Amino acid sequence: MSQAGERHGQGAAVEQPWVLHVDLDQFIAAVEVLRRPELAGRQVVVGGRGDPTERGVVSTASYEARELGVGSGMPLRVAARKAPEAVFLPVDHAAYDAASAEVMGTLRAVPDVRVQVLGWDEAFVGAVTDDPEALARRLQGDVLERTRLHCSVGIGDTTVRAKIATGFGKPRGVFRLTRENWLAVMGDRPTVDLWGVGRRISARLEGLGVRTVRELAHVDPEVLVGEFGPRMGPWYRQLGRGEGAREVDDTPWVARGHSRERTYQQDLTDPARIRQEVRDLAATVLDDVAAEGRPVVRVTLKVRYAPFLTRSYGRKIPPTHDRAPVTDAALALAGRIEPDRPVRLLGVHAEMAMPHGSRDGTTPTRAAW
DNA sequence: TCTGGGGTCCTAGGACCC
DNA sequence: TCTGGGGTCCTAGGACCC
Repeated sequence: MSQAGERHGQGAAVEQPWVLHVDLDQFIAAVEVLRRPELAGRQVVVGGRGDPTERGVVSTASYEARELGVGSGMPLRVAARKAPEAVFLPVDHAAYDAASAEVMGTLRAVPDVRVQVLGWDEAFVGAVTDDPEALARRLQGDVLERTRLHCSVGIGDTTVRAKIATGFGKPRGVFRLTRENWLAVMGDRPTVDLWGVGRRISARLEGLGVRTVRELAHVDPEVLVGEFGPRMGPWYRQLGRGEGAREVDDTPWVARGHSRERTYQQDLTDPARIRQEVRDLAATVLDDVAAEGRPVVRVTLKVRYAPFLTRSYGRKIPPTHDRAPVTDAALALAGRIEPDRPVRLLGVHAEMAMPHGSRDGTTPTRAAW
């Protein structure tokens, strides 16, 4: 039996560290179906306020709706055209927060694992085991039993490979992706299939003659540095090879900042109204910030002018725990909004000082995903 | 296709200083 | 005086993810 055969076969399994990536299947839609069983098997689209005639996009579509071409990020109006029979529901953050907390609690209850939460519906689970598939099935079983939600699990020797493996396991499956089968599975695929490579980067890569994952894995690093800079260049090459963190980082998350933004159903033109909206957004952001107990050091105002031109205006401020300087800064920035230009979206972002000893951007944190 | 909201991180360029 | 080079800080924008 070959070396790879031994590793993937029945025998000769040894204990070693593994990264498992747990990803809930159609999480948001599934949560909605759980509390409205009559929706099971139907086309369900969750997004915005649930009104497909409004400005808004799809958060999640059930598999039934996906078959008609409805997908995340699609404008609700377009989704309604593709799936006229679908049930449209508003996004209910509180419900997903609660379901997510149950899922993550279930994962953390498994002995001898580390859990790194990546979002509402996914997490890395790190463990030392001689049978990662068995652990994956156990995680799936525990989550299903406790939450009635199905998930898929990717198994990898790095976080990057585990994350990408999950897609091959969906729905409700398990898939293993390691150094041994990485290029066999991913080599001929386009770079956009990689986690962290989107439309824009894959287009720029194509401009360099790099179309597939295999080509990215073997491209001259200097070429990538020239195109993407000293950090991102090497990072993309690593991605092409499936390399990345081998450990799950379960240190508690520390938010860098908080923001609130809102797209208006009708563009704003009244300066007084705009100022009031900025005030309101700043107030909500400050509520989130207050819960952290850290000072605000920078305030940014985001403005999307009609039809869709986005600008941001920011300023550093002396570190403060008070609300007034933050609100004042936001209002001062609002003074830079171009008059007589209809405003489609406003957003306020507050950046906080990082606690001493925490990551400050000098470490390549992307590699730790 | 008429394009949300909440995040993170990186890069480029200008200002300023020595 | 027609003109350097490096470092740091700040700002705006871009890209990506869920």
